[in-house]
Amino acid sequence: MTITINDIAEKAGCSRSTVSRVLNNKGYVNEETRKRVEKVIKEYEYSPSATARSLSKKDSNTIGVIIPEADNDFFGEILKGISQVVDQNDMTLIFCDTDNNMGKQERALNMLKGQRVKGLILTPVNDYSDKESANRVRRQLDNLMVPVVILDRQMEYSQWDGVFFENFRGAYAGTEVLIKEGHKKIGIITGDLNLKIGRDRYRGYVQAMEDFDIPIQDQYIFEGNFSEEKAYDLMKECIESGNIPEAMLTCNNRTTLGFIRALREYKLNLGKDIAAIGIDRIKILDTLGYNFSYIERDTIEMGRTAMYRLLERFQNPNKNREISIMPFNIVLKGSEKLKATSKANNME
Amino acid sequence: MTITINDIAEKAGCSRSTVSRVLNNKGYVNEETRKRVEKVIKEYEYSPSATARSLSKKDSNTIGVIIPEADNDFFGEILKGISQVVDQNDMTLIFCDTDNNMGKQERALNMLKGQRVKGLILTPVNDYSDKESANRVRRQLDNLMVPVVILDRQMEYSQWDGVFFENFRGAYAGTEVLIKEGHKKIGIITGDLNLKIGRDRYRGYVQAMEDFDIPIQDQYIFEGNFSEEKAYDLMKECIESGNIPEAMLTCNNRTTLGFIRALREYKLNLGKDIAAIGIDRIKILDTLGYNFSYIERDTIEMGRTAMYRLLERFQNPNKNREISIMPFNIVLKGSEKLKATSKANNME
DNA sequence: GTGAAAGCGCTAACAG
DNA sequence: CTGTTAGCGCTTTCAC
Repeated sequence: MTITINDIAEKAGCSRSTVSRVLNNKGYVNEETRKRVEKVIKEYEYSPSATARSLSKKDSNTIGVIIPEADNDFFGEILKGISQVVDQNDMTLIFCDTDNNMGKQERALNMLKGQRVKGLILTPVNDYSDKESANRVRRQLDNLMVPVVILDRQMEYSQWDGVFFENFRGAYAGTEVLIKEGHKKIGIITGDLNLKIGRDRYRGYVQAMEDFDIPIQDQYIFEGNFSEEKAYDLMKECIESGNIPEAMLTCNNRTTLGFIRALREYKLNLGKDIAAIGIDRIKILDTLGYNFSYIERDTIEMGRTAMYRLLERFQNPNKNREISIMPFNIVLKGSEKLKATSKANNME
Repeated sequence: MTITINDIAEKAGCSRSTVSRVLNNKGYVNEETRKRVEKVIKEYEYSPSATARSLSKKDSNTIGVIIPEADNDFFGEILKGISQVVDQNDMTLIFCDTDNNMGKQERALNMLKGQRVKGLILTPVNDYSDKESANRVRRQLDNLMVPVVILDRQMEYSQWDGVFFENFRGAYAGTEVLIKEGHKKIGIITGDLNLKIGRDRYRGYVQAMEDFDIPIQDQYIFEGNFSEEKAYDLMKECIESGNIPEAMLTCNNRTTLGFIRALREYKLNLGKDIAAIGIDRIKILDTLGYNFSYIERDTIEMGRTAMYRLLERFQNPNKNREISIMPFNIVLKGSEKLKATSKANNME
């Protein structure tokens, strides 16, 4: 049905080896025959089967990408970045969304193994219900026998290249901003402390507080899990207790949203009733002109970087393990002096 | 290097046909041999090459997805929906982001042809710089020789199945809400009128106005292009002119954002100084408790539906062309009586 | 310069 | 029930 290399060879009056040569621009081939073959190829709109080609070359040109939630701005941008570089390098991207579900992640890995991908970019799920599964994932990755780049969420005890955010320093910097603004009662809504990324951010906060000799008050440590819902519940509780901190650090975009939702529900004014700084940019807040200060990273670039790491690894399989740490940027939406974290907000 | 079906056959002391039979659970195979083979497979963590399998079966189990912007909530959710169904059906998803660029789209189509995908879900780019390209795309799609489902952005003169939004009726309904609220001076920031989707929404507005005998005033027709920037510019201009309508219909999520940004910049209060309703939900506005009324669709379901259409087409290649129109839902954030579109907003 | 032949890993008749 | 054989569409020696 579909047209094959043999068809082209026949029409062009040569062998398929010759067609293959012009296709791959490799080996000697007479200028005239080349023209002839090329003409036939164009005429029939022939496009060689990547499948057959991979099989024959034992090399696939395909990379797998596993992310936990495509419907999250953050990962949408990551995906865009990866996709750009994949495209530039004439590769193919197989996409999997795990929904943060360990079972789906295992299936995805299995599928990608079957597809014989050439490399993998993975943001592991954060499902810790099953103690065994972390090891099982590690084994699956080994079993893949191809380079892997871990993205955003650190996997412990792994030998893979990785691209991460400066979690510790980012959180430290955010906390420092609040401190320098003169606050003492500084709280934090943490991420999931089962995740290294969550712990690192928390440690950044702790370290900053210690470095500036500000006592940490347990009542202002709110242990969240990176979800909006949890952050909302925690903040609500905090507000109802009547004992709210002067300032708050929120540990990711979802957390920030839950935090703001609670404030709004209780008619508290961000920047007046409570100061705050968050990790992650929330583009729409800027668009709306809502003054919320944050620690941002270039997410699309993060995706690109992951892909670059993979390409380098293809080039040089034996090079040392490489961890890329994406820099952060402090965006203050406060007073002119950049001292206040968030000036009073009036939506409308 | 990687382990093949032959290795398994050898270890299990049988022929590769037998292994193939147990792999595919097809044909007769002795219970004992089956056990033996399965054991070896598990032991070596063997996973058959999808590549070789496709080549042999002349059938790929892979579908291609081309979307214009992964870093847009809307398409993130679409992708999630598609991915869910792909996963449920043990298929593989090849992802391409065109950046709304015609050249990239052509390359993507080419690549997918080479990959011999079994089907394609496409949201065409909206780049109209080149008159020829629309035809070229149509030819490329034909040339693919596999089922295609067009998603969200209608392609004219195409024979493919499609999944779209009720553009006309959605816009009509939104306009109707504004009319029934008692407004006469009702404006619209349209989408790109080069796109059918843009024209349909505009027509919905016009029709509603006519049906209710409200004169349409040219000064209140703002021709946008679905981008936030353009909507912002238009609204800004409108405000500066000093002649703003009583109510406004904004034709997609980006447009709504530009519109709101302009209002905020000029300290106009949505719901008080101007009423409005938009097309597309903007999740974060709800999260933040910002009262903006809108016409919504279930985006994840839209993605799923596209995939269902494809699966049905695989089942029955000759069935009639099918267009799925996703229903809409009116979400009013106004008075208790659901009359007002947006009550006065105070962000904080 | 070019073709013949072998092989990539798997499936699918077809014998036995 | 199982093995043999012949491909699937392409690349890659290796002669000529």
